[in-house]
Amino acid sequence: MKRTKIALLLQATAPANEILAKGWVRTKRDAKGFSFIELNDGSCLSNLQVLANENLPNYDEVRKLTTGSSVSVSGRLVASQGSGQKWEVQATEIQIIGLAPESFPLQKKRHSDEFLRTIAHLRPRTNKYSAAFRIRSELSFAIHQFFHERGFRYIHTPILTASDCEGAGEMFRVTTLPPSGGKIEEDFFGVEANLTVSGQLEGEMLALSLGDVYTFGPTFRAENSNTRRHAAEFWMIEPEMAFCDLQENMSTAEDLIQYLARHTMEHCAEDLNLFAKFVDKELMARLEVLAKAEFMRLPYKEAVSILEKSRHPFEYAVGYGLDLQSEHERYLTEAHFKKPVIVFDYPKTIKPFYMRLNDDDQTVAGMDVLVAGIGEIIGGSQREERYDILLKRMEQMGLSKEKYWWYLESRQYGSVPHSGFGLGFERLIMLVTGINNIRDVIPFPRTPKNIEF
RNA sequence: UCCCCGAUAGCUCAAUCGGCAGAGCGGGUGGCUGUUAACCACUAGGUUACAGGUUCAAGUCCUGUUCGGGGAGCCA
Repeated sequence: MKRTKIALLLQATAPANEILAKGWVRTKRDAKGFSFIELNDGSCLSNLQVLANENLPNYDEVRKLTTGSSVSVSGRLVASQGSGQKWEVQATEIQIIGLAPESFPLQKKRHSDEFLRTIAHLRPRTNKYSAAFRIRSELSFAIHQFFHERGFRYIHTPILTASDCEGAGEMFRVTTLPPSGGKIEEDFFGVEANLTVSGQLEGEMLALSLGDVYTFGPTFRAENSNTRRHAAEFWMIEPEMAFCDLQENMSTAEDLIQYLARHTMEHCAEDLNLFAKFVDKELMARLEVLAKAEFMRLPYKEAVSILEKSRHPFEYAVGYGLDLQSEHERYLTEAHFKKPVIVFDYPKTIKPFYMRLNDDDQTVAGMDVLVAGIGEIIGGSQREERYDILLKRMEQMGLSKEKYWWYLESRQYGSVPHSGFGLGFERLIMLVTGINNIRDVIPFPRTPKNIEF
């Protein structure tokens, strides 16, 4: 007999005489002559209540079942007499697949996130983490759906690379040389190679041929960042669009985030409800704002002006030409506008070489999308498509034009205005679940000094 | 990397002025005809992160180390 997933069983519209369910025991409650087993198979948040009666041939064994054990249950799906659930299974046979000893660390009580991180191999068996990872899966799908509906092509840019996307942070070296060292000429590629910090430069090449493209893949940053918003390995969505200016770029970013917020509310209601109840009381209100409210767009100059006029006692100075600090971003999105804010047209001195120079010769067409609680969730720009200006900017910033020859060449053969951005996938999941630490939205997080699992 | 805070039973925490190491949950045993973080009784469980120091006496005070958390920077 084929097993039915618990998500499906719980949606039943009529009783069933014979069903087969398999899963892990979340908890067991014993009474005289029978036991209740809460069975979970990860297909949904809810457990299936299994009634095990003493007339089961192996009831003695069933009675000894522990939290975490895996079982196979055959029986009848019937309306539950109890009040907590619509359906339950009256077991006719229970096979114990794997008995968990009493050392199984997950208990039927709340554990701290810090403790669960030390057992990352088992934490997906908890309600909160299984819900987070189901939402992660659903959002991955929704991202592909969003772009597919709009005629974007999904492309794969290299993980191993010799170029560094200027300004994107420290890189992990990739080498086959022994730890004791050796000559770079003898290394696998014969030149210094690294893990990618962004697929943008390669993505631009595909946009300048396929039109609208996006990548969705892992990204690596060797920054020694110890914060709840940074990981050394994370997933990033990077659309790149030909014949697209900064305003259209911002619209795509806004559409994408709103689409994903709505998709989560529509398709992950049960899991979302757990976060709204236990993790972040304001989650649903925030998602409503996110899904509906038009994002506030304002030039960097105006953002600075608002901050200067606010008379808010900031710890760091506010002024034209200075980068916005976390506290400034938080003020704009959490206190002043109370919705997502897109800041654009930054001074060229604080942004990388590839951002398009504006007519004022002082600012570049870059933009950051800022959201409450997380800060920067998207960073993007219209790219500099004019060969002479791009070359000049690279020279000013001390970049080798030999190394970027292919990037420059794309501006010599039919160059067109184009734009793109990077969306941090883990930060997105933090945004829609209310989980406040990036280590808890990716199954096996990599952060400084943490790569055990 | 910098600043602040923390580490006590398997987990979550308590321990007053430096004076006998505690509770709940979880585990084990027994009980209970429908439970819902079930309930009731009994029970086992400790190198107080590690290494030094001060003291008659250190979980508690001091120094160092390790690990963890929050904030900052870098960014997504």
